[in-house]
Formats: sequence, structure tokens, C-alpha cells
Amino acid sequence: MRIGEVAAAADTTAKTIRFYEQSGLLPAAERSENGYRSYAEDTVSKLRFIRRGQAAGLTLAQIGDILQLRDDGYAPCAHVQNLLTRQLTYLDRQITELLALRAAVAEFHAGADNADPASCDPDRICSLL
Amino acid sequence: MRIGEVAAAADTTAKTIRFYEQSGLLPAAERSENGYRSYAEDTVSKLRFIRRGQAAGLTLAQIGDILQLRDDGYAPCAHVQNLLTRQLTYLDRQITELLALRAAVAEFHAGADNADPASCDPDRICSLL
DNA sequence: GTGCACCTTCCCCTACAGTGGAAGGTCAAG
DNA sequence: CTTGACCTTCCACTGTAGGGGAAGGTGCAC
Repeated sequence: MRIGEVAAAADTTAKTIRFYEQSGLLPAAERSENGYRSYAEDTVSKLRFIRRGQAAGLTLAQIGDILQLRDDGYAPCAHVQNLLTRQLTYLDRQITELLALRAAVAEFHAGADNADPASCDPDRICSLL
Repeated sequence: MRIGEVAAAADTTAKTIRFYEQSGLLPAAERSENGYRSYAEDTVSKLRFIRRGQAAGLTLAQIGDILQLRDDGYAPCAHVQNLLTRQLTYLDRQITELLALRAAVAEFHAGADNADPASCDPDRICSLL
């Protein structure tokens, strides 16, 4: 398959596939006589896997590690489980931080109700913040 | 005050102050005879305000708008209240998305308990994702 | 023989908020 | 008179995941 066909099949772009190759997520593609990249069917599977990984919030680097393991002949199950555990921890921290930020902003916002432009100290720029 | 003193007073760096000036958050500084930037005391207030704005999750561009209003002689209260309202909406959307992502990852992770490396279909790369 | 779709490499650009470093000027102390 | 701390400008780079577009090669249909 040529790069455009693979891209269409995996619902992505040729540009992205070249970028993945350059980033080491995909092995350097075979070339046909004319120099065009030539792909086997399983590249489509890999691209779909990359999309699933991204949907789980993994970075391309993390996804690349999994693909590497698979290419090296290992079943990446344990590694992936590890990754998912860390991802949960990471997300929990993110959510906690975001909730704290939301609370802080809500407090500022509540103060806005009884804000009087006249009582605003120019030195503070804005009494709400 | 020289740039280093201001930076120390506002707990930031000279580099950052120059960056803010270049980005339009701070007006072009006065210069003393030797070409050094020379600041009035109120620059420290502005830098502290920038930090409060960042703590509320505002971007430098948004903070810059507020400072601009204040510099133009307006009390930015109404503008800030507007900004905070939108910020709350934005944060709520972020939190919702993150919670959904967390749920998705948790589901993958739960599936990991009964994952058998042997039953892993290499075509899928990893049965967990 | 030429138009068109497709492919190649190459380099630059995006957003965000700075950071690092080079090359050189200034000023006070020793 | 030199050392060191400070300042100046300019240029490039960080991380993330690609996108835009130029300049040129390939292959098929008309």
C-alpha cells in the first residue's frame, strides 16, 4: 500500500505517518522501485493502536515504547498495565489541581459581585484578583 | 530600580521581565544614561498582579488586556468579571473531559487484571488498549 | 504531450511561557 | 588595572503533535 492509502484506511494523513516514522513510532518504511513508501496491512493496525493510545491520554513517546516492545517480540501487557496505573495517578493529580483552580477562580468570581470600580485600588491593578 | 532589583522584589527573573516587555505586558522601560532599564516601584505591583492572574489560570494575553485597560485609565472590573466567568466555563469543560478520560483509562486498567499475555492478539498490538 | 493526482525531501510555523547562552558594555571594589 | 556582578542585545531552544507549502519526481488517462 502507498502512504496515502494507509492514511485513508487509518483515517489520518500521509504527513502524520511520515512524522511518526521520523519520530521512531513506525519503523522506516520499505520503498518500492520508484522510492515511494510501501506498507504492509499491519501498519494500519499500528496507526489505529496509536489512536487508541492517544485516546487514553498517552503521549506518542509512551505509545512508541509499547510498539517497540511488540516489535521486539514481547507482549507489552505488563508494561501497558504499569503505564495505565501511572496514567491514573497522573490524571488524578491533574483533576485535583484543576478542581483547586476552579475553586480559587470561583472565589474570585464571587468577590466580583460586590466590586465597586470606584473602590478599586489602582496599585492592585484589580481588586478581584 | 534596575531590572535585577525589580525581579528580586517580585520573585521572578530579569529574563522574564524583558520577555514581558517584549510581549507587550509591560510598557517599554525607561532607560538610565547607561542604557539600563529603570523601573518605578509600581512595576513590582504589576508583576505581582501577573502572578495572581496566572494563578487564576489566565494566559499572559488575557492578563495583558487587563493591564492595558488599567494603563488606559479604566477600572478593569467588568472585563475581569467577564474573564472569570469564561474561565469558570473553560475549567468546567476541562474537568469534565479529564474525568471522562480518567473513567476510560480506569476501564482499560480494570481489563488489565484478567489479561493473559498468551491470549494477546499481536494484530491488536495490545489487548488492553 | 500534457494535465492531474500522488509521491519525495526540505525547511519553517503553530501555541505557551519562558530559558540558555554568546558577545559585549558598565560600574564599584580591591 | 583587573575582577566580578550586573546590564545590554540577539539568536536559538525547550516540549507536543503535527500542519503548510515549496520544488521536484512518477505514473496514468486523455
